[in-house]
Amino acid sequence: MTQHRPNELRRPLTLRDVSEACGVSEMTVSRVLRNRADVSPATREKVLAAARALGYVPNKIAGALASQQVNLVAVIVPSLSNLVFPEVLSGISAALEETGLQPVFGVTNYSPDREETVLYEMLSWRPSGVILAGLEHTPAARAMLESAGIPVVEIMDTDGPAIDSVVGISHRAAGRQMADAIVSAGYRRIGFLGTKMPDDHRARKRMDGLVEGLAAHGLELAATEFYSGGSALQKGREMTKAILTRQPDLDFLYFSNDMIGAGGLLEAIEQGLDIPGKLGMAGFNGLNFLAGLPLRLATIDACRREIGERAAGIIAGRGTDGLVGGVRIELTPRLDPGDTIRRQQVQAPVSGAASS
Amino acid sequence: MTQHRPNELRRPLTLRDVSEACGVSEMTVSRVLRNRADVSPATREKVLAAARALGYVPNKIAGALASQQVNLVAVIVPSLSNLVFPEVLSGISAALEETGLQPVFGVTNYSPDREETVLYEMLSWRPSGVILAGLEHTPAARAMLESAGIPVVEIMDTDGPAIDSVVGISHRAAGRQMADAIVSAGYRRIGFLGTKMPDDHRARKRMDGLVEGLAAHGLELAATEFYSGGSALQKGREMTKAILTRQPDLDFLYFSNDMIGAGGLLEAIEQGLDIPGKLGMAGFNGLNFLAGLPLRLATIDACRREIGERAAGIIAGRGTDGLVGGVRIELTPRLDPGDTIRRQQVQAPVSGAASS
DNA sequence: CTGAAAGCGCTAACAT
DNA sequence: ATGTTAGCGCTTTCAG
Repeated sequence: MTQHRPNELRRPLTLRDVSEACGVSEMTVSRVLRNRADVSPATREKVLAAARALGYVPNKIAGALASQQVNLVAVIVPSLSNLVFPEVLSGISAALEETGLQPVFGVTNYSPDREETVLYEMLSWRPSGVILAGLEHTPAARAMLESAGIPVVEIMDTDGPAIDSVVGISHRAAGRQMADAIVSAGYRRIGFLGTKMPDDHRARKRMDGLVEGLAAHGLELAATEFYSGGSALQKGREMTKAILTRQPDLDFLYFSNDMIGAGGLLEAIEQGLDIPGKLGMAGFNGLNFLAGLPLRLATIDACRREIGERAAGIIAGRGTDGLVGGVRIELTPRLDPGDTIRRQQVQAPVSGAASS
Repeated sequence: MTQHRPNELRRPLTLRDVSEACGVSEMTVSRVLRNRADVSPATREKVLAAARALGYVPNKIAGALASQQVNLVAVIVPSLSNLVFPEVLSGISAALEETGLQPVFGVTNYSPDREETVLYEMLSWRPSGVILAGLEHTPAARAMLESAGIPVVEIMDTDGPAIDSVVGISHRAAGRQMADAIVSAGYRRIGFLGTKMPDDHRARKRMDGLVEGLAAHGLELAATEFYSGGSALQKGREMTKAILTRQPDLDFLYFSNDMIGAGGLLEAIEQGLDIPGKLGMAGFNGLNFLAGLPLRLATIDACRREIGERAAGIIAGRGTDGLVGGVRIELTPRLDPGDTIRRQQVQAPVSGAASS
């Protein structure tokens, strides 16, 4: 019905086109399109009608350059296959929904250099804020973040100094907390199964915390088993088989994430082991989609979604109240013993003589 | 050591700053920073040194406006919690890595209106291309895509007309393929368990295909069970329990995704059912991280990563060879019978008479 | 309430 | 190999 010309002239429409189409100055058209209040209802309607009819989409590049304002928030995570980060991203998305800010995601594959590159790329779009995982960055990345002049939120991990704001949990403390739970349930010969990735700092900190926590009780790890490659049930099975073959006397297996933990759990069940009686098990993350396994794996909730929400909240808040100093939010993860850590306190002494 | 002024003047650095710092014209600095060949090694070094020392990050907003070129590819997916999309995104990321193009992700939560909003927002940054999931869009979104003048790739689904290019599989055909496999293995009383989400068109098409395929053999679904909410093992268990209670004579359960399928499998195993003898089961997606379950669930691979790679390839290719017409790539999903569809042909007739 | 002028930071297109 | 000029499409600022 409308007299669309074939639009052969593949030139994107400009404000000027709309202006000409409705006989209102570019300036006023711009005002209408930005929802500014000081325009008469009559012209507003005229302009909106014209814009809609033409199918005009504003050019934010030009807008951003002129106004020096960009409604983008750069979000940089190590991986999307990890299952943890998609949840964080959802939290960020949700929290930003009503703020006019838009998240833009980048992925580093756990490579610090790649992180630096992605960060550079993103900063060159002059976002309103940056959210990135972890506290470990290359010196160059750190420098860029410090001099960017925008709010920076480091997420997931609070074990270390932050550039600006942080939202996360202490993975070290989570490891210690698990150690306490393990020991006070009476387990003594503990094996650790985890990733070999040198750049997964949080997994490493969890292991460090576990080792520390055990040390506080006069214990040390009885065995470790590392792997590389994506976390999957199958990996967990294989590792569990391997570690139990090497050291059949282990009475607890701590997995650095729930996915391999679940695999281990299935393996142990299949082997007919007495869980949690003779063998306790635990993972990390609180991956709720695993509910439904024959036994509920003990785990520590990493507060993923909340971390995303809070981080986004900090960025969104900054706009209003000017430059507040960095905020530090350390969430307290909840340990859920599930069905794989025995509840009854075992009173046996820790070392030397009779261990359980 | 270096004499950094406190940088109180929180003004982002410009090309001009670099230019003044090294005594080379802005234009030449710009050339160096864009790696253009026509600059003498001497000046190149001078410029790079100055830029590094200052910590200059180019302003792509200005650059894009001037050059009318944006190295961004808009990628719009329904969800990140689905596990399917992160893999697609990884494929896109990987394929774009060496092209100078950068993916930018948006999430719609399966809402067509939200898709329209996100699309508008992204198009306003004038990306070099758009990749989005599915063939179903609001009329306004469709109009925007048609008039954007950039390559558009609709992914995941090939069952319907495309705006420009498509890369995906036919979910309808996948459903039919599964129906054939089920019937020729001799199963006759088939139940479907799936999502209730009205906007998950691909799940719906799989069910349609299944129904069609069964009809071709003179069969129809003996029972259905729907749910809403995220896919999780637990859901699969509950649904399985429910459908088998209502209709204990079912001999096959088809789940609309592997996650609920895995839950169902665990439930069935626990109930001590004879799988695949008395009860066959299948899911959809080829989620390889589920390998490690007691039995391998039959499934159809959705080619997620390849879809991402091919889609990105189309966008990246366009730059070079100008405006080719839309490409259509329909991948052929592989059906893996796993351990939950019996292999031996059962020769029993389909229905009353002999219809196959 | 509306319009005109200037310029955001960079790069294309031309000089030199 | 380097510099100069103009302008990308919008918004800020200041006049009406």
